[in-house]
Amino acid sequence: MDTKSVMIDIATTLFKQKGYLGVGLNEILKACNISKGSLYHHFPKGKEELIIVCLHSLNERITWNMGVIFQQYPSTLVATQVMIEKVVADFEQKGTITGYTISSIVSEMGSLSESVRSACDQSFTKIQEIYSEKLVADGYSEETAHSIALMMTATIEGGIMLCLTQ
Amino acid sequence: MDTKSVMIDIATTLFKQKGYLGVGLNEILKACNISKGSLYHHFPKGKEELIIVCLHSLNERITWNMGVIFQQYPSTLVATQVMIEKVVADFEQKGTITGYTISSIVSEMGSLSESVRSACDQSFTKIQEIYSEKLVADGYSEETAHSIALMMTATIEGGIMLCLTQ
DNA sequence: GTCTATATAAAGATAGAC
DNA sequence: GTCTATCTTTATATAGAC
Repeated sequence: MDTKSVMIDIATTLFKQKGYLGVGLNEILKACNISKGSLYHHFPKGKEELIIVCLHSLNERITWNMGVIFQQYPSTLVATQVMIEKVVADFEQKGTITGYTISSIVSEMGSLSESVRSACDQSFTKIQEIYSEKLVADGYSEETAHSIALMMTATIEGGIMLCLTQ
Repeated sequence: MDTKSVMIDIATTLFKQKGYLGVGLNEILKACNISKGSLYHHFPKGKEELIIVCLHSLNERITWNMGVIFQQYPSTLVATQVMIEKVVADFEQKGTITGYTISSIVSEMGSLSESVRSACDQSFTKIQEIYSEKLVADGYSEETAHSIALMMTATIEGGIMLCLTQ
């Protein structure tokens, strides 16, 4: 794997663990075993550019993971249960929630840069679309599906936050 | 109002808007119009001591606000609706969610100091207790009430996070 | 593309006068 | 109890050699 991809991978993990402000560039550099010059070569705009790339890559992974599950299982209920089981299994194995949420990154976002906020917003929207489509396939109306999807996203993200606090 | 109380009030608002790491001491000092020496006189251990005091004070306010509503209205459903209306009204008026949640502060907490994490944890526990008691009064069993209360907390905190992201 | 060395700004914290 | 001045550390970012 090339340097850039490694950096994105490791930085994403760190951002998820500690949030955007909670991780310093030096920490990322050390974890990747690369130098400052190299980072700024790949991400000329620095930390903000890096996290946006991380968020996009994470976004794709989440969408893909959830897509696989929601295609594979018959109903929204079952698919969601499977997903939550995977989140728990992931957490027990790796100590982080890796592939299904961005909530740990989002928290300081009210005041952060517009582009970061926007990247997070896109993620939530995509997640809701996945729920929503499956709910429509389950037989719910578009409108009801949309409401339930919003509710599910809120509950799951909020639940993850509670877990991380306890 | 004495200096210390003013500081707690203003700092709490700022922490809620930007999170723990998102607010610098200088910013708090400027907003309060006091000096660094004064802050360290009241909070010798600095920023961490300050936020813990803020969290405790906020905790009391949340508990009190919710307690009033949940005592006044007949069922959990109605009380919750009233509470959410108040959150919305608060937000439209002041641009911040002031008296009903700490979620905007909690986010970076996986890695932060143990005492801060613990203070947040206490807050969530109290909120759940308020829901739980009312649900028992509604006629639910202790166990069911506990589950619903957890679910409600997750949904509402997660929902607030989604709102702040959008 | 990667490195070292450096610049620069901001953070949290302390000392001591008043 | 409040102030100013200073210290120390850390942060992000840049310059230029290899």
